Amino acid sequence: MALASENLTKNQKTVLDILENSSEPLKAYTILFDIQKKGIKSPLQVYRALDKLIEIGKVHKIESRNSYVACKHEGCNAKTSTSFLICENCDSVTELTGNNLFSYFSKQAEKNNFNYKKHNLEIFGLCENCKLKN
Amino acid sequence: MALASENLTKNQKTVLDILENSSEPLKAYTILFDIQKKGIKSPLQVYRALDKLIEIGKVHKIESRNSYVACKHEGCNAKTSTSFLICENCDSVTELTGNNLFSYFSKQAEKNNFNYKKHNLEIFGLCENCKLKN
DNA sequence: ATTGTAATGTTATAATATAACATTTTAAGT
DNA sequence: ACTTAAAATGTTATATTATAACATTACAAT
Repeated sequence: MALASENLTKNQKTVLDILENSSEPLKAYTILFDIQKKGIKSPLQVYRALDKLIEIGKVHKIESRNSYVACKHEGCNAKTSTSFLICENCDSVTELTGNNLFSYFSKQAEKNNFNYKKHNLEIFGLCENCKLKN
Repeated sequence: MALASENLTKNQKTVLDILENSSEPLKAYTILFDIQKKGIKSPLQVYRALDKLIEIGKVHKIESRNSYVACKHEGCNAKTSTSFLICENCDSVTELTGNNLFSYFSKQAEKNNFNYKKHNLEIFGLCENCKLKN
């Protein structure tokens, strides 16, 4: 069985490629404008590729910004839960990994008799680079 | 000095009122349709009221759902950072409080040389009621 | 009273995302 | 190889969410 990333279709590869080569998250219509020369003509083609890439964990959505970012972790298992550090100055994004977040949130949820399934965490502030400059 | 909530204008009060009487988060256009009889005719009037209510901490936005929820905590200081438990079955929302989240996230950020400013956390799962039913 | 800030009302439009449907490609079993 | 069912595609239209621009009004602080 091949890796999911090897089974990508043309549109999916095109969208993933532009996300992987971006230093910050991209919006769907930014992606669309950037790849129209590659045969993608409608928003739906972009959204469908994004949906699939999100489903297999190669791309995550930054909800608060309606943006999409390629996952840099090999075999990322954050297909549902995601945790990000988002720089308010340069818009760069770092993904937090590790299961301690999962167990921490499970406990927080339990306190409220809530059954944890998944989460989305967005931490805003200044990244290392921008901290030094400002 | 009066409470911020006592200084609300007519539109702001109208929007806050409908949110406070809802058992789940509402979307901006749902609010608009529900209060057109009260003199609010355009989306912008709703969004402006929401912006102000969010600014003073009476309302929070659920980013992943483009919805808005009234804050139930007196003098809520979550003007910027928010943490929610969101039931995937009934869409009810519970806001997490307490500063332990803040300190926990600060530490997580520090590990990545990131300067924490604020956060948005959305935990999805089943609330107590729905847990029992399913 | 004056005056500056905030809020309002209104029209138009931008930005984000999905519906519907006909067609083509792909992968898996036989 | 052929069949076939699932997935992906292409295309047009439209739904949903949010803001721009600008003229006017309310109102609190000097």
